[in-house]
Amino acid sequence: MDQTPDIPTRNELIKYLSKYINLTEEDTNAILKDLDIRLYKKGDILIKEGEIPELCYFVFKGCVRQYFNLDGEEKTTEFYTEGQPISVFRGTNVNKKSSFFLSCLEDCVMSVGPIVPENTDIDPKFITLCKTAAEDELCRTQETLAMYRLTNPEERYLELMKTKPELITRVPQYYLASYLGIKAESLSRIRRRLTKKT
Amino acid sequence: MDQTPDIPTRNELIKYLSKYINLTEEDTNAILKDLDIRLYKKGDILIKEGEIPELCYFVFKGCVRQYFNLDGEEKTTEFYTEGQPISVFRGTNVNKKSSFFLSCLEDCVMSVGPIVPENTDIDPKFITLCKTAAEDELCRTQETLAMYRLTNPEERYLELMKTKPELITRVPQYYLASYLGIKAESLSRIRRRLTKKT
DNA sequence: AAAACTGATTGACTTTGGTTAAGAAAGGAA
DNA sequence: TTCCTTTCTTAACCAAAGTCAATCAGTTTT
Repeated sequence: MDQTPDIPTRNELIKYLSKYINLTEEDTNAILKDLDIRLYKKGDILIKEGEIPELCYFVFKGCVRQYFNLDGEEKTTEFYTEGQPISVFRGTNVNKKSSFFLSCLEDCVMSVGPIVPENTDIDPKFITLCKTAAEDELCRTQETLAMYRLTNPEERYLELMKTKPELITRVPQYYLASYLGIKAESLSRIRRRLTKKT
Repeated sequence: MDQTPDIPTRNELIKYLSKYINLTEEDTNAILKDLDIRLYKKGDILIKEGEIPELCYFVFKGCVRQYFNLDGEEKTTEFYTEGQPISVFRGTNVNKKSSFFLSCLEDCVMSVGPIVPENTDIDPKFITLCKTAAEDELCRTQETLAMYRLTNPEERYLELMKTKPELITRVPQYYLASYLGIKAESLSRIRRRLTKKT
């Protein structure tokens, strides 16, 4: 969890932010100056089920896994990799506790920031950025959910091969399986079926 | 599509907005004064796949179905009912076209507003409202997606009975089926299985 | 009333996924 | 290297979902 002054890494965040808002030279410098970059070890846990989230993250390097503990079984529901923000929102009417775990699947480099509190005096430009980023993320999540309702596990695996092929080799298959909504044995069978088809 | 001055109906919108922001008396009056409330007929289509969304909606009365047309088959992915906003976001890096249809399952009363354009001079209070609402919606959608990865169709049907029981009687079952990620015949069997269990 | 249409159910059969249990393969640690 | 742990694969069996086709019930149309 040391502080590192890695310039090319930091530019990734600027690139991400630039998708959502026009940044002046000063903006960029201000952001980079105050950036809190931390190193995490494989296995480090960022938050546990039931804890109240205080931080949000941006992944520069590594992979973070989001999961639930259901009847003693870990159910993986998301992976966050390079260039992705981890938005640990506090739902407005929901209780403020996290409903899942976040843990590092690999050694990670991430920037860490406080969750923006309501009713604080913040640069309106930053609020607009958050609004756009949240809408963008919402749009993407809605489409993923729709895709889920429309496809079977095999189709979802093929989709994953197309959109995030690196995950397949990077992540243990039994984590991937619950991410695809199936058991590890079924994923193994799907993989065999597919190799036979070619 | 007439204009209607239905006061109790309008208060629903205020109630929704109040979840996200403190509204003064003036705010409330300003919002209610300019409200564009329209009536839609059963079967009316709000937007088609490929069209560029210009409006967003808030449902006062009725039910709107969101669906895709996949290989000639309609796949239902969402229902919007009383008190729900229909946020037709334009993803930032995605193309601006809608990827789905929206059509009225019943006669509907909705308020209609333009999608907020970027870089316009807008009350910062309103931006904050949008940010919070989007984050809240995102939080909810992420949890729905996680639930989807974790459960089988029967469990999802039971969950639906708990959370939105009115949908089950209100909506044709073959629409419900694809919403649950299965075929109409399978939903019918699940229902039979469940009645036998009791 | 008869015909047409829409939506739900059922049956027979196939395919796929869950379960349980046993091994095989790969990667680290001693 | 050997041992051990982690991860992946396979098999056998069962339950559930998909497919195709027929039927039924309830509406609406003519």
